[in-house]
Amino acid sequence: MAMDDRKFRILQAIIDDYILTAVPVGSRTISKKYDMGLSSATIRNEMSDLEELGYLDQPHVSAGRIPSAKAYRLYVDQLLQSGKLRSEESLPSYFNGRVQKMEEVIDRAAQVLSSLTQYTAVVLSPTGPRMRIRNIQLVSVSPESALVVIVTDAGVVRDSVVRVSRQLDADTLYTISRALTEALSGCTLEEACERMPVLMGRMQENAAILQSVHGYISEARDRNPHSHVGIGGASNMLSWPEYSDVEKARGFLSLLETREKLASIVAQQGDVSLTVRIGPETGVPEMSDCSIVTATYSTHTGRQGTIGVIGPTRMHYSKVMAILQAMGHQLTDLLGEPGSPERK
Amino acid sequence: MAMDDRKFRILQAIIDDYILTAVPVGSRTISKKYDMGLSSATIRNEMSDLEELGYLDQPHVSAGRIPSAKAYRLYVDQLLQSGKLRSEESLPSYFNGRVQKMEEVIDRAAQVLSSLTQYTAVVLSPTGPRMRIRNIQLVSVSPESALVVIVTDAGVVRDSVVRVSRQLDADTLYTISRALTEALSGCTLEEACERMPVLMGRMQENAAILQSVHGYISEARDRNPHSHVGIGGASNMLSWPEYSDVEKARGFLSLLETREKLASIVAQQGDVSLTVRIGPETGVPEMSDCSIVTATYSTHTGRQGTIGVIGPTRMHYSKVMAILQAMGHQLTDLLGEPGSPERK
DNA sequence: TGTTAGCACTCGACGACGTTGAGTGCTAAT
DNA sequence: ATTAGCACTCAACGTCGTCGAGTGCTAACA
Repeated sequence: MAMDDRKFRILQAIIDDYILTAVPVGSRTISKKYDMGLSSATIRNEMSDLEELGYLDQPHVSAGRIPSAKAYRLYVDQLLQSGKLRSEESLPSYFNGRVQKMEEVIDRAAQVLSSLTQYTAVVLSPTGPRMRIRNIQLVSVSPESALVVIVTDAGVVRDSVVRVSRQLDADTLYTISRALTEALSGCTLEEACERMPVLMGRMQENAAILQSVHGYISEARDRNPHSHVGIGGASNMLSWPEYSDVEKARGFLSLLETREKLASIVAQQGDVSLTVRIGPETGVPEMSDCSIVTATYSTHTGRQGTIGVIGPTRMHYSKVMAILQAMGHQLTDLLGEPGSPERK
Repeated sequence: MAMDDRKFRILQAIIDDYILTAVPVGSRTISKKYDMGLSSATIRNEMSDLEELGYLDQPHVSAGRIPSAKAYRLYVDQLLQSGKLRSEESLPSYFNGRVQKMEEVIDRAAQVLSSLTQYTAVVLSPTGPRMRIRNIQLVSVSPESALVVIVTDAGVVRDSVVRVSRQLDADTLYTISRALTEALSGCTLEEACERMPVLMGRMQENAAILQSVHGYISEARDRNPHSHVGIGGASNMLSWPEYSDVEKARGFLSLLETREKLASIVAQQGDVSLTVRIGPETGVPEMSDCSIVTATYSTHTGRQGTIGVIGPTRMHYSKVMAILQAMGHQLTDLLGEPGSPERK
């Protein structure tokens, strides 16, 4: 027995209905609501076959059937192939013209995504190998303290206060800044770390402060690559019938709180522009009944970021996929050309 | 009929028990568990009086009693006066020696607070009038774009990419940066906004880019004063029996998501170092069965921040208050003297 | 006068039980 | 190959009686 076209159509109807209602769907529902010209008995036989093939599960003997992860996978693959997504549900622009701070863009994107989809959205800041130092500034803040600002082509990666000895006045700090910038501009963070000892030897009178700067650079280098993780619509998950049980919801919510872990889960592997991971495919046991849909966007410096939506496996895939794709493009347009959000 | 000492002791016992169990407490419980040398009948009479006085509520005729907001208020005021908190539950230091980025400190503080209290913690970044510009930098990122970095004594308030015309090479940008810094250093953001037009007149050849800078400064000025809001333990709230009803939890959670609103609710009014707002006192209808306990910390620039814990009115006040106070001090120690977290 | 024992009463929580209805699998007829 | 029919299963739901924690009231007591 194999998967024929009719079985597939029935499966599709079951999935559609289940996505809509979250209630196990029975043979009568299919034969009536989706007029396939078949009686419930026939559907019943087919459903029995589909169950044997692993596409359907039955919570109880006398309940309807529920699509399995395998069924969703088939469904999504079909969606991806059929090219229906190309319709590109054109979104209005959600970013007011002005260029904003990266973090604000990310938070806003997460917020928009969650409100469009009614699921939980996660947006990861762009990451990539090409982060090079542009400028290092020591700024006097008070007689005894200064601010270290390390700027890369991806923005400010570090700003921290250090204590300085009194003889370092504004001018001296400025001189040091210039020397640092000159020596390190264009370096990656790794290279900068390696060169620092040389610099420290050359400017021994300021070794203390260079030491601090060195520390900050190496910290920035070691830091989790996703400097910012935007989350939107965490509360949406409590509306899913799947999480009417508070204990389950708790597990999910606390996962959202550990942002590094979350980022590593959501982070896109491979370079596909649209990825769907269903249930067990997420690789996270706690999320075996969730799906993650992700898309990518890229910035003018060639770095890539990820936007994602997390929902129950019973997710409105086609809608979510279309929205993510559109949003990915919108972000790429926004960040791709600095200062000109409305391109073309 | 007035509040006498015995009534107060009974009330205290009821509150203690209710905080612990979240179950309406009856007269027998008090007379047995808390040996007051009184029979349940006597307690019953007293409880009836306490109810009449408005300190107790009765969910059902045949259930025990629950402390009212008024009761908690009395309880907390007594705690505050009795000076028991002075014991100062000395916390271990939760911040590893190194000076960290302000945002990291805030997030970590929220995380620590929530895990110590098992409630939800909110930490607001310091705010205050004394934010003065220290430095403005234009950093070349690519031939066509530059990064604007605005530094104040409170750290970087803005870093955004702007598009520049090609003739603005690194040196020119540098010259502009110097001029800007010279002209605006020491100004508040308001003052800077006012002076910009003059500068633009003086440097007409670079009016475009100055225009952008002007925009960013005024944006930073208008921005919500709490640039960063750290939240910890949001998932903890799902463990409170009060929120076993998912719908209620949803309301709370979505409140946590709108950080500006949250900040304005938590933000401390007045200059008391420890504040407790109980139920209706929070001023937020959605939080009529929550309490907010806040403390303050301050930085070396004299700016004040707020740390807070949100929990059910049935909160373990004494513990939470002691922890907040200790954490407030720890943060002040950490941020009070730049570069020397371990002072004394 | 304050305290306590006793008692009738209330009412939510809980388990037992029967009913209902959606859904299934199987069989026999078309 | 499809479908009508039928027996069967089982979660959901409402009803009902029991249980027990808790109350208020009264009368006795120190």
